[in-house]
Amino acid sequence: MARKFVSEAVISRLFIYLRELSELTKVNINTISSAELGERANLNDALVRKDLGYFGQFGVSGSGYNTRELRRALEKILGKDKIWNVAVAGCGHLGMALLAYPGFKEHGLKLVAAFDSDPEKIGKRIEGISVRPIGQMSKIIAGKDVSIGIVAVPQKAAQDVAVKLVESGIKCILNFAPVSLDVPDDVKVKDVDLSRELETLSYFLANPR
Amino acid sequence: MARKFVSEAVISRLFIYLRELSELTKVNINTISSAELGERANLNDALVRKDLGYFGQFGVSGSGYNTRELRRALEKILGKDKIWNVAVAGCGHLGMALLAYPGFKEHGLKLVAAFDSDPEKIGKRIEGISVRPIGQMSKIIAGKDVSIGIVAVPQKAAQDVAVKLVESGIKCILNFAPVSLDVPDDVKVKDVDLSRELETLSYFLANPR
DNA sequence: TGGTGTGAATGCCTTCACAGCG
DNA sequence: CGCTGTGAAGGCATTCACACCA
Repeated sequence: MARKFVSEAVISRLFIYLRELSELTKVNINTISSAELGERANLNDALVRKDLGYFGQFGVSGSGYNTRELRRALEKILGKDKIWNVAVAGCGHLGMALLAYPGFKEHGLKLVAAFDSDPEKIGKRIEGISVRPIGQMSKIIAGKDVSIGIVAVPQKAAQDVAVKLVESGIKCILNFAPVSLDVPDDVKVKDVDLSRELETLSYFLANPR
Repeated sequence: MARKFVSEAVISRLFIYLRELSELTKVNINTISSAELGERANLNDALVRKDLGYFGQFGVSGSGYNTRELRRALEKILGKDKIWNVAVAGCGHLGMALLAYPGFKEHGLKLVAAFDSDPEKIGKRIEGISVRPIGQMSKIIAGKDVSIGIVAVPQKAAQDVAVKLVESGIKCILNFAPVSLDVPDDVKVKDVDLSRELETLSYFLANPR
């Protein structure tokens, strides 16, 4: 599995394949060709083979891929065979929405801590997790083996919170604040910029067709 | 302004330029070169010129771009000189977070209607807007000149809601449900797939570096 | 001279096409 | 024979490089 650089686009397609494979194994289909898998995912068959090729040789000439084997392999590659602990910084409307989001559990993520700076909110229980002061974040996180930090605080506070998350040893941040966070190279930040999405929409309205 | 196909990447960079230009005009800087603008945006100078070139010739050889003029031009191109009405379908945690999101106003978007199927929620007022039954959506939207519909309902209900939005004449949908909506070609759908983002994160955890 | 506008070069990603294997 | 794995071709976006303009 000596592998070269794999682009993010490839990874996100692997998740699509995995979703299809899960369905296939559910209905006891044991084998699938790249062409069929591609059709289900709306992707070119060669692309399917190339994507999988980055991680190994899973196919059998003349028959295709074993759905169960490939599914297991992808789950491993994609980290779906583990559960990752998550902490949320910021319990405003967005933070609350995230805490209540059922998708976390479905994707192998477990919310274990929530933080806010507002004394009004501290101590409250949300979805079984009690809100703690953001100043104690590092200490609390350190004892809980947290892998992912979510930044759901206002823009101004975002960089400070990011620094604290990094100090706590977190290597993976999902950032909802519309700023590009300045973090060390070994920390992966994934931005979800709602502003940008909204803005792009207004372009399409102003320039129909 | 006879223009060829402009990719979404270009559009999203135009918004970055616009942001910078707004700051520049605020501090009374009247002229900027593509190199300086590029530096502020972390982009190559030639790329800045190419992007602008899709929409006209705004620059002056030897001196650069007039910040005020360029800002006005971009605002027009990007639809920022207008206000667009928005309706939200689904008033769960996510819908509520959206209703409370200050970024809407900042981006020239105005929330004018909210819908839910839960009788418990109907009639409640959220951020000055009262929640209406989702069955009446078409009728209510029709009278309000709504340009953007936001889908913030569970996956299962998403396609139905999308159909209703389209029936109401909406041409622009921001979709938070993890399904690809099936809509006519003249309707623009922008997907925000939180599941995908979360999944990608778990890949980075499973494959550090 | 300083900086635009743009054809040519580069680089990345996707698709084509086919040798080779079961 | 069907289908994989992969080198080669194609397409698209970015960067380079420079003719031309104020």
